[in-house]
Amino acid sequence: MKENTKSRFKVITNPNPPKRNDPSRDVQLAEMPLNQIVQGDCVANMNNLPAESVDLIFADPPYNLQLGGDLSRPDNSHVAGVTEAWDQYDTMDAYDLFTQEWMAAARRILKPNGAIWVMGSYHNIFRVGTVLQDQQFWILNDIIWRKTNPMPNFRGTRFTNAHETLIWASKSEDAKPTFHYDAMKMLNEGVQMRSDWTLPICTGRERLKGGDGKKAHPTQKPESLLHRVILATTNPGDVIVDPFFGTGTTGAVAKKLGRNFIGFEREEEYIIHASRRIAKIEEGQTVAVTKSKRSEPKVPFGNLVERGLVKIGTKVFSKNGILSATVRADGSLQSGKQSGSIHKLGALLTNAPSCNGWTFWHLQGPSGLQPIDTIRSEVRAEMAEAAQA
Amino acid sequence: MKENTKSRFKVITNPNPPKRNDPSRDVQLAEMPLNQIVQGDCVANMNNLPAESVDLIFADPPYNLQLGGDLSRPDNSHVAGVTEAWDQYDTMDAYDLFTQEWMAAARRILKPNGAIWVMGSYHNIFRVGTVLQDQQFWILNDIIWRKTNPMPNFRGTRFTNAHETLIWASKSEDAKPTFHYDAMKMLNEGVQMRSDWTLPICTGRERLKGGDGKKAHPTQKPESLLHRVILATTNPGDVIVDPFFGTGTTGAVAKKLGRNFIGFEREEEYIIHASRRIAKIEEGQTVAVTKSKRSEPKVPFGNLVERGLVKIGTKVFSKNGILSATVRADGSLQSGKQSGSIHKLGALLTNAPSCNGWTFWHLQGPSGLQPIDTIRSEVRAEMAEAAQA
DNA sequence: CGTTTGACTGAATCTCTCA
DNA sequence: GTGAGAGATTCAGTCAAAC
Repeated sequence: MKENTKSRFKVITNPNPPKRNDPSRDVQLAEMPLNQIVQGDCVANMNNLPAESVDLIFADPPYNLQLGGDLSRPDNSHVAGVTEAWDQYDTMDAYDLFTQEWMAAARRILKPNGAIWVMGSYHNIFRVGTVLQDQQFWILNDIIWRKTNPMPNFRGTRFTNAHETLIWASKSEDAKPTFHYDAMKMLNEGVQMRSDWTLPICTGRERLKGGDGKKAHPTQKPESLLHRVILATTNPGDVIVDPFFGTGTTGAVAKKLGRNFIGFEREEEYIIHASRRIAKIEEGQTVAVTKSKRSEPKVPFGNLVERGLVKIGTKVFSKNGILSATVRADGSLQSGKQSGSIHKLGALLTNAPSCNGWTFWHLQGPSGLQPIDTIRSEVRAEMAEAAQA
Repeated sequence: MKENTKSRFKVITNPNPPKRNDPSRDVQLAEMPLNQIVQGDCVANMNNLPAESVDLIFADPPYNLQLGGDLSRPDNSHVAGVTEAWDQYDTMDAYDLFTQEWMAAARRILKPNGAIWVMGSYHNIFRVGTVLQDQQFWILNDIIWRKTNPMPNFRGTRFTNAHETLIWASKSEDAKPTFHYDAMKMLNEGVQMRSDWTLPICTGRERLKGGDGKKAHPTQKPESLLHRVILATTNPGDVIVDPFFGTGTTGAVAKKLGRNFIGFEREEEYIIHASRRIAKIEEGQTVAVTKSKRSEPKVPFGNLVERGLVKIGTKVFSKNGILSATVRADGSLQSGKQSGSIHKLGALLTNAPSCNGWTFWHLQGPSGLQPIDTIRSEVRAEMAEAAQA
């Protein structure tokens, strides 16, 4: 166990060195224990991080309330009532307080366009969701992890508890959180990803075992779950904080996908497992995913005209060939007395509020009508080639 | 419209006479508007019922959606959102207060061993769950209604909101709520019923329409959902109260299954629809259980990547080994500058109109190349096994 | 009469940039 | 901050009309 004495953090392990994708942030990042597991209370440790420095929080908080020491304030003062015999109401109160405190700390370190994931079961997820909303987080989706192989209900008194819930939220209503819609669509064989995810629980070789052959952590999450979370809502090089690191599934997947992580964990036993696990992983190189059209460089229609790819005076048609217009020198279209951009004229002629001219208008090709968007694709491909050279 | 002047309730309709399975309770039941729809606020009306007189509450309260501006589909058609006044709350505090009030009224009329169901979406369900717990209800399960045919996310900004949540709770931790475990197991082809229910939304002939052909109620629930709830958690002759009766799905299914209902509803228009609907039903009539064509999720190639069964960066080959591609994190393949799904890239590279990527692409195994489909088969077999366990 | 095609619809917190 | 304009975006299903 090496200790980083220069830092405010009690760093137990640093399985792999920091990665930086934005040199201008080096000063701030240098203060952060990137790709390290820090032992101790997550609230105190999050309070040691710079404000607005983190891209994503992934939290799988405990909800079995034999917490005892888990319930302490940032200043390590004891939360009243914890050691007393609780009735149900007091327990919930204490849990709410615990939730409010770690979530406020998480909120402070989150960038304005950052996002948070919190998972739980019906025991705690309603408290979690309520506190999120009360702290002005903006819920983007609730996600159902549908377990393919849940533990059956042995006593036949309930429905098989076959799922857990994750909440994905941004820091505010008008924030712009990262979401790789097209990568998710690709992951789901071409149809948009739904809010219910069918994935197996963590078993077999993936499940970490202690020396006694028993599971190292009672609630180790499957890497497939984190894969989807991290791929969908972060970019390579992003910083992901996991306040309840456990045996490090978040860190393992972050490393595989080329993201930075910071893990906070109280139990040394878990940290030992996690650091060993993460050290073994080879860092991912090929982490490219399907890009969205929005992320591609903008190519105005006029650009195609300038380049001579579409000649002035060419006729363009709607898909069924009924509507037509003429291309003008400035990249606008004219149809009778009406004219405008490819989008505006399309909307005008179809009496629609808006229209994507790229897919609306077609050129007469050798094999029938083809959307003008295909020409744009060629230009974009050319541009990408030129950028590489 | 006939009014029952003897009663404290302003009864708009009594589609069918009361049913009594326990003569000793006749006095109390006589005070209750059994199998009637009562117009007015549900809190005031519940307060008129005797304490501990009801076996089940089923509540589908307003969700407090807080919709923004207009939304249109990619084809520019307009999406009819829920803009009704009954779903408007000024603040979250106002919604919480509303929830506390109706739930306290519901709690009072519930028998000690009675149970409550409340449904909602991520907009309100966390508030609902928190209030339930705060009022000492004991959550038995949270149930996910997984919609086979949800409305897509038209702007590509989120995961498809493809489910709603129901909470099933008893009045106290030590209560003994009704649960027909074996009936549920039977309904699920001999396997324990899980906490996620895959059912279609209410469309087609089941969906009530107004004179203008438009939907009579913006959020009518499918009978199949209520069928499962009522069958699982009530006995014939039980009294079911629905405080937000709407167009009466609860009443319709209750009548079909030989249970008594009491419905509270403010909007006269909905009451007219509901009473007409329920009057038409003959008791014992079977519930419209619509089967969807594909209820079980597919196993996309991306799922194998998430689960680590195919590693990111792995090379896949055509059968003869001439063509190759690299697996990306989102389950797409890349070959040089070209990328796409297993099917699309196969078609692209062979210049074919289409291609079955599952049989086209192969992995290098110990005994030569094997199609990626063999891995999928293993996963499917695993899932089938888990479903039977 | 059977089949195909196209229009329509569902509890939705549904864009981004630049002037 | 606000408005205008460019530009991106949908799945499963029902039903009626057309073929």
